[in-house]
This record gives sequence, C-alpha cells and structure tokens, in this order.
Amino acid sequence: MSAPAEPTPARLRAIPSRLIAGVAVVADRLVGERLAAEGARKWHFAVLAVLAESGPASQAELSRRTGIYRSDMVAVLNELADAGCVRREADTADRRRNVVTLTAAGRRRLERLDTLVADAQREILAPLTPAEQHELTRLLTLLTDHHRPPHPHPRDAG
Amino acid sequence: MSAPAEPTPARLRAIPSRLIAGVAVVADRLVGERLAAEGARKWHFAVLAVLAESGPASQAELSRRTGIYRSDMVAVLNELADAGCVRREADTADRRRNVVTLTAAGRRRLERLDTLVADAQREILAPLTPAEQHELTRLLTLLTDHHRPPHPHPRDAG
DNA sequence: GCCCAAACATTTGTGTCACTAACGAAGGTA
DNA sequence: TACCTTCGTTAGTGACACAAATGTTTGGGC
Repeated sequence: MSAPAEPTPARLRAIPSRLIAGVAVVADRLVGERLAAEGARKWHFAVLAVLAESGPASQAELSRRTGIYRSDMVAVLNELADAGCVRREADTADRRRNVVTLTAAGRRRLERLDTLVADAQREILAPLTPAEQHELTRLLTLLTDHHRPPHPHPRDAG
Repeated sequence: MSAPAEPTPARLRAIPSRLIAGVAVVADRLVGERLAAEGARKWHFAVLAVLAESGPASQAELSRRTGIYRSDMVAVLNELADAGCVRREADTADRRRNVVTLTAAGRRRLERLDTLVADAQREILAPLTPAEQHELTRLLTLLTDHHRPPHPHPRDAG
C-alpha cells in the first residue's frame, strides 16, 4: 500500500462545479489577502466601485448592484463610514432611505484597492495566455448571464 | 436619476475573480439543491466518490483527497456511518487510524448522488457548446494546477 | 528497553459568508 | 382611513474553512 502520488482522484477533479469552486477559493484568497493587508475586504471594494461608477445611492440600491444582502450592507457601510470613505445621510426626499456618498478619501481608497485587486487578477490568470484569459472571461460571462437571478425578489426588476 | 436597467455595473462584472465567484455560487447552489433533496451535501458525495475510486482509506487520507479538513471529516463520516453508507473500524495494523469502507448501501447511494451531480453539471454548463464546455474545463484545470498547494504539509508527496 | 517526534481522530472554537426573520419608520395607493 | 410595500437595522441560522489543543498510537534513535 504505497501512498498514491495523486491527492485528488481524477473523477472528482473532472467535475466542473468542483473545478470552479476550487478556482474561486484560490481567487478569493488572493484578492482577500491583498485587501486584508490594507484592512479592507472585497465588499468594501465593491461598494466603493459602485459608488464611483454610478454615483450616490441608497443602501438598497447598493445591495442590488453589489450582490451584498441589505443586512450585511449595514456593517460594511459602518466600516466605510468610520474610515471616512463614505458619508451616510438621511434622504430628504424619501426619509426611509439613506443616501450614501463617496468622499474624497473614499475615492483615494478605491484607487488604492483597485490596484490591489488588479494585481490579484493578474496573478490568478498568470498561467493563461492573454487569448485564454479573454476566452475564460467570455465563457464565465455567458454562464453568469444565463443563470441570472438565483431567486431574488421578482418585483425588483423593472 | 432613473433606475438603471443593469443591476451590476460593467466595471465590477468584468473582474475575473468576481466572475468566478459568481459562477461558483450558482454552481454550488445547483449542486447543493439537488443533493439536499436527498438529504446529502457535496462532501458526502466527495467522500463516497473517493472511496469508490480508491478503496478503503483512513480519515486523514480522505481529508487530503477531498479537501475537507480532518476536523470536519469527523462529522461527515458520522453522518455517512449513521446512514449506513460507510463502516468506520479501527485499523488493526495501525491503531491510530480508522479504516473507512464503502458499504453496498453506500455504493447505491453514490450511484444516486452521482446522477444528481451529473444533472447539475449539465444544467450549469447548458449555455455553452460542448467545445466551449471542454475549453472551460481545460482553462480551469490549468488554473487549479498552477495554483496547487495553498500551504499543505510538504512531506505528504512521496 | 526508553524517549521523542510525528501522525491520527477528535473536540471545541473562530471568522466569513449567504441568507432568513422580524422590527419600526416611512411612503404609495385606494 | 386602512393596507401593502420599501427601507434600514438587529439578531440569528447554517454551511464552510480553518486553528488549537488533547489523548492515543506509532516509529525512529539511542
């Protein structure tokens, strides 16, 4: 009974969902480690990126666009606000809402985090040629577009 | 400020690690839902598959081959043993170890779960042509092979 | 033979993440 | 008015990855 050289049997390795999950773990770790070095998590980056691209938004809107649950958004915004990256003010037009606004400090922070995330992407995709990287992105986009809403509230879509 | 039709900004969508994570969530959900309908989780399937392919093994070996932590393996094997899918006996040759063996019931269960997992794979990859499915698998395999060991014990490989 | 380092199975605990349930406050509509 | 929904918030659940510590057992060096 000599120890086999291959740790994971071929049968399991060939299962796409396991393959994808494995790559996702690696990718998340690489991104997470870099962001953690700056005291950030991926959600901070996602929120800042959405604010920079689409302008001020309510928390519910940020939830939909980033994929973070409204419940979890609270803590993320608390942290971003504590760091001075965003302002959270009551919406005068609709007092149920908070208007979340990117600050100058937030914009600078996004710039920094953006670099880190981009570095991580490069490391993740390093073993692929540029053409392969593009193809992978294309295929993954096809999958996400097809499997759009897992089961979100149907009344959200316009 | 009309509500934009696109929930997620293009900038975030284009990030490979986010793309991968999104697909992984969808894939995990599709697999998980099917397995849950039979009261199983993916780890049950993984352990059964390894046992079927490589024969009886110690818990530590199963840990290495499935990727489950030794700590978590205990509960998984408890559940599989309670369901009569595996036998867990002390190894007479090395009494530190348990020998985990697939039972006839376990083999039948694996057959069933295998079908469910295969169905899920088909649904996940549905939007891709067979050639694209193959290419995606190839690219993901390249990535996993390159990013091999996060930090496993170096003395395992023989 | 004895001693020590390692492997093993196990328990317990931690942190992250996706997600649900429930609440009060506010708005829209009939 | 009453009703239903959205919003922000708190609290809690369950799966998962992982660390730390414990007790048992094994193998190697002496």
